[in-house]
Amino acid sequence: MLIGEFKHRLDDKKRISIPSKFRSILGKKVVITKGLDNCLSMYPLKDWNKIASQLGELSFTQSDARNFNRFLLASAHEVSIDSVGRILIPENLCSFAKIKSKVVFAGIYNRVEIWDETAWESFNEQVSKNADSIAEKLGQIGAI
Amino acid sequence: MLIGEFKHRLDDKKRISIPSKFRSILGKKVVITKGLDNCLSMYPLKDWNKIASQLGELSFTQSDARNFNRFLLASAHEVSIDSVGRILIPENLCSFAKIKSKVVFAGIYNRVEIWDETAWESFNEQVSKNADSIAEKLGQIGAI
DNA sequence: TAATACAAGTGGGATAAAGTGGTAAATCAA
DNA sequence: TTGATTTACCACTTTATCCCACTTGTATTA
Repeated sequence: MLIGEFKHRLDDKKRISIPSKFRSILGKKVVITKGLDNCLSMYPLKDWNKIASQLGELSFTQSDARNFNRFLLASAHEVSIDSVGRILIPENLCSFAKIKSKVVFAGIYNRVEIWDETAWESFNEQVSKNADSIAEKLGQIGAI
Repeated sequence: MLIGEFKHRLDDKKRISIPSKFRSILGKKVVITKGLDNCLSMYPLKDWNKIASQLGELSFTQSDARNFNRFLLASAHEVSIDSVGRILIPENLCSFAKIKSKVVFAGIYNRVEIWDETAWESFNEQVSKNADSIAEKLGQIGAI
């Protein structure tokens, strides 16, 4: 299971080390794509294939489905992890997530989220403030 | 699987490089045709026949189906990829998609969409605004 | 407690591949 | 046959990939 929070630094060549604890789970090839709230999501290749085949079956003639696929599939990149455990973050994803130098990896069960550090911190701050009301809502639906 | 977003430049002779990651999947010959939302669609030649027959089976009213098939099938061109991985974009398709110089290739599962850069960007902007509804659908198929 | 060893993270340079532009040859039409 | 247009080939530039070395942090042992 992918859990934990790790901070790494992006170098000039847009390379970044994958936290070593994630490497054995992720395998040699991963897929990165746009996530919600301006972060990036990273999946092991075999998990991604399952998601993508579901997306690929959505109707081509419906505009919602088309746009949905464009958002997720076109922005997805298959990247391989190099000999020292790094990946290259594609340019368009880097700018989408507003990633500068310091980056946060957050393991979330079956995927890893990649955040710009400042975005991560301000997002966390927001969530902390609303933690009580979020907990209440979760309780209402029987989640916790 | 065809995924990812790549930016290339059309030269004076209307030639353009296919992203190298797509070449092995596309093969030596591809079919380009008009896509929806003013882009072009490119398919591997071997997949095209299947797609064309699916289009023929669309359950529209008769005249709508005729017009849709005229739109997609009549404008289809078979083009071959040259020794350095380039294709020639036919003139009528080039003007249909309002392609000037900078071009975006978007891999979308079983096809590649070809967009003029500015059109792609303004379209993407629109889609990003609807991120919430996209998120809901993602939840439905268990992607996040 | 200090020294050493190992593992993880970071940075830079060399090599290979991809992208782009141009010229020569071939084909077609007038 | 000549001119124009298309196709194939060649060469240069830029970008990406791979490999090696250094630094930092943590853990283990004397």
